[in-house]
Amino acid sequence: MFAALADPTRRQLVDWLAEEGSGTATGFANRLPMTRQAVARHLQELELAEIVASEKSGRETRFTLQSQALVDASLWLDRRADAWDRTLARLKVHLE
Amino acid sequence: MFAALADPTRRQLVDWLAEEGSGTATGFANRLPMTRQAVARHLQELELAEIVASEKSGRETRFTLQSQALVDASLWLDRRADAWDRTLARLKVHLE
DNA sequence: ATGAAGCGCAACTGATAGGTTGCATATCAA
DNA sequence: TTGATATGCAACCTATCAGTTGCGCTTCAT
Repeated sequence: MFAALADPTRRQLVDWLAEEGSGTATGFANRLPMTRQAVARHLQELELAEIVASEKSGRETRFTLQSQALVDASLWLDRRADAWDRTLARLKVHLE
Repeated sequence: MFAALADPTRRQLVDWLAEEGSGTATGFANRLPMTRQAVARHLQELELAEIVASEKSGRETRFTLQSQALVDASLWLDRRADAWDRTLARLKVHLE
């Protein structure tokens, strides 16, 4: 999940999908300095991480975002930040 | 940032720091199936991503969490999820 | 003063990630 | 039917990552 978002290209793809709704490997490859296959592999990895879903329609494969995975990751981060804040408060009390 | 959290060992370190407040490379290495140097490198990478801060005290280097970086990443994810939801709503309207 | 604890730096190794090329397949349009 | 479009699969290359070992430097306690 975090590994999927660790790559700048994949974050760019997420950005485009969030703004534009959907897209194809070939379409994205046209605006990126890399081959279609490279983009296709990135999308495949995003799909494995359930950040993206694909649907075949004729000869093209259309990708869309799955916001739930993003929300899940966000919650993971929030829980850590919260736990840290509580720990910090506890340490502070300990000092007084 | 996401790259720093992509590694399971580094997420474990974040967990421990969130719960326990602080720790050292040697201390964490004792509970992990790897050498101190490996852990030290992980902590160094977390520090580079500003997820963690270090402070030297005598012969030991103590690490603590920086919750701000976690909050920032969480916001990044939330913005994408929101943008996607808005896009989805727009597409829906378009269909009606 | 001396041994142990904690750390940092550097070189080395194996695996994986990101990218490429080449080729084969399926679909659409004229 | 035939050419162009969109895709998928596989082999290959290279750089980086996660981990190791080895070494030397401080700092602390006895």
